[in-house]
Amino acid sequence: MTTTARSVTDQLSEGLRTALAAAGLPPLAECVWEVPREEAHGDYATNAALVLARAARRSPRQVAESIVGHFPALSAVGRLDVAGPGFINVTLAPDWCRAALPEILAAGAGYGAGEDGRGRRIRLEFVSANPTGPLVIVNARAAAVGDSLARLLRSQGYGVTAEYYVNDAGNQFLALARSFEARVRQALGEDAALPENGYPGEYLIDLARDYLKDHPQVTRESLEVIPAVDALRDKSWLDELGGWAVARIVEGQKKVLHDYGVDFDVWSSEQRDVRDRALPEQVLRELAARGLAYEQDGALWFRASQFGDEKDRVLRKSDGELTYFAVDVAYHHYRKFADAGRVVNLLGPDHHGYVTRMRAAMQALGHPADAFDVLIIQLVTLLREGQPVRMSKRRGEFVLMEELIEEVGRDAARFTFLTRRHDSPLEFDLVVATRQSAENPVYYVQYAHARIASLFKQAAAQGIAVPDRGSVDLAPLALPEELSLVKRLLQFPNLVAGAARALEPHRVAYWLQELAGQFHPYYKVNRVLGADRALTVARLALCAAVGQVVRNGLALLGVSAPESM
RNA sequence: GCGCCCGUAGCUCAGUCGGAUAGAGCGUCGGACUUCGAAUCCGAAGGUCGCAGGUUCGAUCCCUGCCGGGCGUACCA
Repeated sequence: MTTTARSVTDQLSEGLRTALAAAGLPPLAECVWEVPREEAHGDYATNAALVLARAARRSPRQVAESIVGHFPALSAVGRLDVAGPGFINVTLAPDWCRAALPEILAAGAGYGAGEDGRGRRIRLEFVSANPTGPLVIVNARAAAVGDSLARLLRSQGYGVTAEYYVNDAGNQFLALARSFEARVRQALGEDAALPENGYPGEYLIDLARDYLKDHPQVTRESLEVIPAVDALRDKSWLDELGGWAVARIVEGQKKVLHDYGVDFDVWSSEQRDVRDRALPEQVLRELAARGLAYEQDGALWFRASQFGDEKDRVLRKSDGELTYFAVDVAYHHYRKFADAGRVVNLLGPDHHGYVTRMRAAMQALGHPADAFDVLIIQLVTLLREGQPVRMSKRRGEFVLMEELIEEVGRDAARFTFLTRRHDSPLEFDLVVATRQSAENPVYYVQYAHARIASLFKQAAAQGIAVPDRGSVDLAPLALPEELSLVKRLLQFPNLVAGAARALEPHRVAYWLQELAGQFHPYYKVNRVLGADRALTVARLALCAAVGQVVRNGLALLGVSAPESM
């Protein structure tokens, strides 16, 4: 891994600690280095003096002067200034910055990787839509965020299990099975009505036709022996029907996600992986053994209120059925935490009331509070020309994820979702996104990459060989824009590490726009392939590094980096 | 009623752990292609950071109240 590039702030922090000790100032719990908004304020700034002023009983500026006076000489540091109320501004040494360029090129696809997660495992569940129909827009958002998170975390050394959990049991499954049965009967010419709370989507009609094609033995006559009343009929009939429908629907979901660039490590099943293994019963006993479950009104309750929830929660209903909560607790405890020390779930906003009780249960079972995280993926409001598109699974009206991919494209869709915080609701205008596709931010970033790729083709065509990166003389990179581009590239590892730590992939998307926004004007004004061979080679090295970082950043978002567009 | 999230430019959204003169894209207006890709670039206009207090060297950020929007508040999943 690179030595200079990765550790700019590490080096500065070390220098700061040394300076504090030498100046007889109290140590800092944490050294904070931020990139100032104003370029005139240097490349990195710390508020250390402002923080320490009170304890030191001196003015912030005096403290800052003292720190600067004792700051060790570092090759990375060009200048130290005390500014404003007592900030210490660091300007990096140009030679040191330029020297980082070959290191970025040498690191290649690994530039931006980190070690934060080394030896740690994370179980990351996302999308997990009910297997009652095709995926829709909000699932595309969750898929973009979840998949990017997985990539980010892996880049920092975490072992990530990306999981899709299929709720193929319980009430929704029954509703689907009954709806499907009605569609099958209709396909056979029966006058069967959809059940109440059924799923009216047209996809079940098509699916019913397919089912009959695969099962010629199922006829109107063969169904006559099956009673219409649930209680009287063999449960296995509905299980068989529902199971078949779920398998087909899940298959379809898997395909759409794959086309979107999202592939899961694990497709788990509520029925197969939890219920069939009797894990819920086991966790009920476990909770009872810990004195955290009790019977009341014929139901079994979990003492959630002992762990910060506002009330106790039902695990087993008085009719003997398990709640969804009980099944989920069992699954998290016995399966997810067996695989990883940390569990992160991406859920819809309708589940935010669920988070507290789930965390309560995890704590009750001995998992640390911070080992369990839920990210709420907010809703997507879909518009066409500013008009809301009604989406209702109930009524069978919605815009499908595959329609979104078809209409705006996979890269544009993913990038758009990743330029918003995941917990902020977003409006997505299909028409506008399509019409403005050429001005979409994703193309701005991709274009930078394509331009650089094209530049190297051009260079090759002119017979300009790019010399070995170790031997490139970078001194010709003397323009302020060039130095400032290199400095931005140096921010990348810190940025990626921060985005991974905060579970916020949108930071990467924004940063890439800023990088492209710095590259395009530079490239427009300054010619790379020119008469001055030394300058040409140095600039080629710079462009190669920019291209590499754009590629690495887009890879973290799951967005392609095209050679041409 | 109680709890959580959200109110930032005309629109869609960033703003890191409380930092310096609050940003970007789109849209609007005005410019730039004989040269490595104009999916680009240069410039302009655009703000009571919902409102009112508080905390402190400093608040878009933290605290309290209010206004406005969304969601939750099941022996549903």
